[in-house]
Parts: sequence; structure tokens; C-alpha cells
Amino acid sequence: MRNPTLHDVARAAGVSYSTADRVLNERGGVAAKSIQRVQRAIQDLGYRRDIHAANLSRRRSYRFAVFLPRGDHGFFSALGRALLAQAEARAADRVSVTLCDPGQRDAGDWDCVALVGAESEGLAQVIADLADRGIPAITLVSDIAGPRRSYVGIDNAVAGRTAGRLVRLAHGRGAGRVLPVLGSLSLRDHRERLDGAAEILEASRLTLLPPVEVHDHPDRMRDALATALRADDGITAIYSIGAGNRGLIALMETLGEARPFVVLHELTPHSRAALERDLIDVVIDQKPSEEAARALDAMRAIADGEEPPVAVITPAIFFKENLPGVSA
Amino acid sequence: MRNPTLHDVARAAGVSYSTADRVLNERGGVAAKSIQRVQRAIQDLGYRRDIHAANLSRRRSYRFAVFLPRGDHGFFSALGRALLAQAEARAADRVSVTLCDPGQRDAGDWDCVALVGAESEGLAQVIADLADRGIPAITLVSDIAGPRRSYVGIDNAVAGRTAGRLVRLAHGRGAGRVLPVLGSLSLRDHRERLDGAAEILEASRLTLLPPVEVHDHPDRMRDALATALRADDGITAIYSIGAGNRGLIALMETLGEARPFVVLHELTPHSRAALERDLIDVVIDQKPSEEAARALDAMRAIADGEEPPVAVITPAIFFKENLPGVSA
DNA sequence: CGGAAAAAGAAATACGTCAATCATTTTCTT
DNA sequence: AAGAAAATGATTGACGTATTTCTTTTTCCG
Repeated sequence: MRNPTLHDVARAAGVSYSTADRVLNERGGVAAKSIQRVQRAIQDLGYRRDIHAANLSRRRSYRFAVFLPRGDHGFFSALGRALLAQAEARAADRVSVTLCDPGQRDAGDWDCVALVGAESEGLAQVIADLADRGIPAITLVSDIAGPRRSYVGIDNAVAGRTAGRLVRLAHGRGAGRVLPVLGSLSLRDHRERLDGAAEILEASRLTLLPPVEVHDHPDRMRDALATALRADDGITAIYSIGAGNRGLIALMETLGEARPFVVLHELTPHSRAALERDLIDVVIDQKPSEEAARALDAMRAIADGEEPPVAVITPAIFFKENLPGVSA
Repeated sequence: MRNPTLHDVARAAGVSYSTADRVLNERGGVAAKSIQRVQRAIQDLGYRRDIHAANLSRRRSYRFAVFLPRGDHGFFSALGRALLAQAEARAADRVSVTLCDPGQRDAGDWDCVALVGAESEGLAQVIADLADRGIPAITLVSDIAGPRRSYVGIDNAVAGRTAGRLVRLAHGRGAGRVLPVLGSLSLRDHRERLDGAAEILEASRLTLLPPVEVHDHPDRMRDALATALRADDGITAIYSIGAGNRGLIALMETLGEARPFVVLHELTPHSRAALERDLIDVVIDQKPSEEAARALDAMRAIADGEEPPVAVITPAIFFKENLPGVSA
């Protein structure tokens, strides 16, 4: 009943433990036919290396680095916190996470690193650098062009379509004008969300207005929105694609009952409070803690030489009515 | 830098390894003052037992049992599959899961068991029985009254409120009549969902009709719905709380464009296809695979003598537009 | 066939914990 | 103070794998 050990494999293959070990760990210096016999035995017995015993023996720990954009970019700081919390929770599994600054030259000896995919910056350089050093990498939040890598994050186009669907739902069969607000059109994720929303709104009686860029800044958000609403009193919905929602919320507070329907991203204490106070209608959340958990799962699998599980995170939709309790 | 071992603890406490071990594993026969010194050292050094080394040494495996209602009750069979899949994925962590029939007398030697909370059946008996044998238990899907246990599942009241919110959203400021369909009013989760939905609809211009009981049966579902729709042509929305949705979907197919707004539970191949074909509007999903994962997390923590993490699962909301890819 | 190289085997130590045994020391009883 | 009991210490061999060193056997080549 017990799982077979490498000793069992060796016995079944009719070779010594040493040889089985040499094959398993690809140490070389083994005749082709021995390799085959061992692999055959591994197959037959369904042998799987006991990864915990192996880790114990080689005193291995999982040293992961995550490069997050610096600054208090709401979602990224939440993700950073979630990653550290997850690492703490997995201390028993020998997982450690270090948050790094993407600007800085890195010379760490990592088992795997995670990067936030963004086209700007010298990211391609960093990746090439890592590849040179034989360090595997995954991307977070937003995938990146280039050699295929494992990706953990939400599908931004799906998020945008979800927003579009919610806006449509809120309008019933009626008409309306939807104002998209985003950080910048040069940000890939923002563009993807916008395109996703546009795709859904196209087929309806709703008009998607040209997007306003507010560079994720609350004050600009507030001013730009106030201006836009003054200029066009037919706006029935706002889709806030990026950050800076404190400004949006503050503005909604001044409008009272007559405010447009509002969809925004990321569940934060602010957006949560705004939902509860009926200042906004829907929050689409990327679930940083789930993303952190899946990212570590993927990195561990890669470090163990396994195939990382596919992990596309379905964004959560929160209304006032289904806010999670204290836990999340 | 390395984590302290029990040897380090013993040295720091000025006792032998044996004594430290006796304290750690509560083997008894240790003087009070030695106990204190060891515990002090554990504190000071921040010692944490290497659970993997421990498991290796005692050849431990996690033997879990899950009692699921028999029959092809859509969600439960999905949950069962998810549990087995999760167990397979955690084989490296020595996790094994056995699905059991709640009717049968059980004499297994489990490290932890999970039960579906339902008031009926001799469940209280089973739980008492387990307690006698010193086997810890958690509840799934629907919590149960009685001594506090760890619970993993969605909050059905929240799910119901979510459905209510979606129905309201779909009606804008307009009026409408909402028909709830459920398996039986005697099922706690169904009642909870209904109450949740009622709570949200109350404050609106929508009327919540008396619920129809269809006993989770597709044919009854279809007939009952057809009858109801014929009798009341003012029905603008249907909230299907339980199972048997194949019947609902088949009926919608015959109605064409004029069909009411439909919210139902559980993402299955059927409901998924119906979403894609615009036969229904929203699916609220309990995420069986996530529930399985969290359940195993909780069971493992309990078996390791740790505090199980709180895990209330926020139901996912699916439209046609945000259906997950192949993976989920 | 002889010698070198390649392949295979044997053995030991370690990782951190568990569990058991036996010897020794300390503490308690009366 | 003697003897019993309690507490402590010392030691050992697992668990399944990694890793190294050393020896022995096999294979290959000229």
C-alpha cells in the first residue's frame, strides 16, 4: 500500500540505488539501457519522488522574488501585502518571498521570480538577464509579449466585458451614455478593459464616450469627472478602469440621488465603504490574495520542476449585498 | 539564518533533546520547571516544528473522509469530483480523500471528516459518534446548528441577496414580478437564499411571488414553470434557487426573445451552454473546486493541530461575458 | 590481451523529527 | 539514610532522499 521509494525502483530495475539516483537526478554517467530500465521501473511502480523528504535532505527552501512597481499604487500594494501574508502562511513549506524594486539591478539567487507585465521600463532586459542566469520567471497581473511564460492574473478583456455587461444590465433596454475613465491609454491593461467594455456596449443602445485619462490620480479624477458631467448631462454611467477612485467617490458624494451608475475596479476599504453607502454600484475585484496564492503555487511548481497549474483568475463582482466578511 | 531545530531549543533551554521532545509532544514525565524552560526557549527562538520532517518520520498521511449525499445531485457530484481531483493534486502532501455515504455506519480511522450540513438524516448521530472516537469534523456547503465547528462554504443568505440585487439591476427603476423556484422549503439553504433575495426585493418596486417547489427535478421544473408563466403573464424574472435547471433551460428555449430575466445557481455544462446561447442571464456559482481546496486546507490544518483558516467562499457571478476558460 | 575509461555498486553521512530503550541523576517517602 | 519513584539524559534506528567517496565490474579500443 505504501508509496514506492527510490529503493523500490532500484530493486525493480535491477540496479543499485546509486544508479537509480543517477538517473532520477540526471547526474550522467549511466548507460542508456540502465536509464531505460530505471525509467521503466519508475513508470511501472508509479514512483513519485517524495518532495518533502528531498527538500529536507538538501536543506532546500523556496526563495522567490516578486518585482512590483514601487509607489502606493493601490492594487500593487495590496498584492504585495497578500504575497507576504501568503509567504508567512506557507513558512512551514519553506517558502520565502522578497519584494523587489523593478528599477534596481538584481543579483539575487532566486528559485523563481514573478514580474508584473508592463511594456514600459527595462523589463525585457530584466527578463533576459534572468534567463541568462537560469532563473525562471512568471508574469503577474498583466501578461507580456515574448517567449511564452506562465501567467497568473485576471483576463483584463474579460473584466472589461463584465463591466460592460453590468452597465447594460443597469440600463435595461433603455439608452444611455457611458463615460470611461482610465489612468492612461498607454497602459495595456487599461486598454484591454476598455476594449472589452466597448465590445459589449456596441451591440446596445448605449453610447461609449471617449475615455478620460486621469493618470490614476484622485484629484485629477475628481476634476475631470466634474468637468465631464457638467459638459454632458446625459451621462448615465461611469466605468472607472484604473485607480484614483477616491476622487470619484468624493464627487459622487456631492451628487446625491441623481448620480450615474458607477462601476469601478478593486475592492479597497474606500471602495467598500462607498458601496456600503450607495455611492457606487459595483466593484470588480482582482482578488489580490487569491492572485498571491496562485502565484506562489505556480512558482513552487516551477521550482519543483513541475508543470505549473493554469491559473486565470475570474474577477469577483461585488455589490453592496455580497461584500465578503472580515476575512477577505 | 536557518530555522531553529528542536536540538537548538533543547540547548537554549539547557535540557536534553529527550526532554525537549517530551515537552513538545506532551509525553509527560517532565518537571514543571523544565516544561517552562522549554516553552520559553520555543518562544524565544520562534521554533516551529518542521511538519514535513515530522510527517516523514512518523510515516503519517492525511486520511480524510467526506460524507456527501448520494445521488447525482448536480452540485454534490461536482464537489465530489473536485475533492478527488484536489486530493490527487496533493498526493505529494500525503493527502487522501475517501468519499462516503452518509447513510452507512462508518468505522474508518480518519484524521478528519467533512460532512454536508443538513438538518435531516441521522447526522447529529454521526457527529456525536465521531466526537466519541476523537475524530474532528468540519461542515461543508451548509452549516449546522450545535457545537461550533469549522465551516467551509458559501453564505447562502449572501447568495440570495446577490441574486436579488441582480434581478433589481435588471429591472432598473421599473416594476416587475419575480418568481422564485426551489427544491423544497424544507431545505435550509434554499430557504436562506430565498430570504436573502426577498430582503433585497422588498425595498423595490418588484413583487416576489410565492415560491414554487419542484424538488430539484427537471421535468417538474419545466411543468411548474410553464404553468406559472401561463397563469401570470406579468412575470419578468425567475430566480431558480435549487437544481433541475435543465427543465428551466428547455422551457426558455421555447420562449424566444420574450423570456423573463433568469438567475440560477451552479455553473454546469448545461447552464454554461445556456448562458452562451442567451437562454438565461446570470449564474451564481458556489465554486466547487475552490470549496474543495479550502475544505482540504481546513482539514489539514485541523489534523496538524492548527487553527483552521476561516474560509467563507464568495459565490462567483457569471454572465455570458465572463465565463472562465477551459480550466475552471 | 592489456589497459584505460566508463559504468555500476557499496557505503556512509546528513536533513529534522519521532519513538523507543536504557542508564543515570534527582527528588520524594517514611 | 535507604529505597522507591520521578525526572532527565544518552543513544539508536527509522522515515525517503541527496550527495559524496571509494571500490569493483564491465565495456571499449588498439
